[in-house]
Amino acid sequence: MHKSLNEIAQHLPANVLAEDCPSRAILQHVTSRWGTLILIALAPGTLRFAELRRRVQGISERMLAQTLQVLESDHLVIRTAHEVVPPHVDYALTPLGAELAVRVLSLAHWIEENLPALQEAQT
Amino acid sequence: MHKSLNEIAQHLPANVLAEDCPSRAILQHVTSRWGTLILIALAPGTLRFAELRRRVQGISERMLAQTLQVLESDHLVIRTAHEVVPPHVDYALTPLGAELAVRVLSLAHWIEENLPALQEAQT
DNA sequence: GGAAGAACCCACATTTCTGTAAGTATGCCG
DNA sequence: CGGCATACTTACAGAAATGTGGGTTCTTCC
Repeated sequence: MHKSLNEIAQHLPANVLAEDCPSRAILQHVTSRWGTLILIALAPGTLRFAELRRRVQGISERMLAQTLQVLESDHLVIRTAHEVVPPHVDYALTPLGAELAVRVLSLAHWIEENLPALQEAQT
Repeated sequence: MHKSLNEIAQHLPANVLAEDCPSRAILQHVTSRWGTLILIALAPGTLRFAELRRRVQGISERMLAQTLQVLESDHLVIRTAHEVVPPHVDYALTPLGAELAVRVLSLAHWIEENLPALQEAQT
């Protein structure tokens, strides 16, 4: 019996340089303007919505809520709502998210440390 | 004598979570839709414009040229134009860019390898 | 009684990003 | 002479991302 295209695709290595590889979409989420910063802010531990908003300076409520939903759907962040009034919602990295965050932090820290070299005299 | 705000800022550690820290702008460049992919494509070595365009599937000439200029201004990529006709231009990572690319690749590879877990049954 | 607080959602306006199509220069090839 | 090739640039247009302001719910504090 022949294998379906899907079955074959399953075993092909993912490649972000390929236009239609699903990995590219996730890379996009992670490297989105606010996605990266949210991952970084959550790295040290669980935070509530308002606190997260304060850490990720400059983000609007709308973007925070929206980006969190995307990260949640990628299984990188977990949302825990406590049914009380006023609302109390916690956001944390999943184990998967934590692994990713390590890479993101490494990237961000490198930039922070090499900032002087990066912004040297632009002609 | 008192220190100017600038002098003080110079010694403050860079922080991407701070709204006006220049490191955030660079992070933005690197994590931009095409910036990341270009860095990845250049990691194995020097490429010409057209070849780069073929590797980064889906990018338009416009975006490739534009993004390359940004990365060049951040000292992450070097452009070498050979004055011949037809034009011949090479793009390569700078030593700085190569260091960054390591981090970017680590991020991308992790996503590629964990793709199955990331896209598991979305409710 | 009125205000404040939490974590949102929604409509609307605007800014920013991205793509498409066309144009530029110049020498070689047929 | 006409066309091709390379690496762009520019104008224009449509799509996508982002911000703003207002509303919601229920309870505690003054």
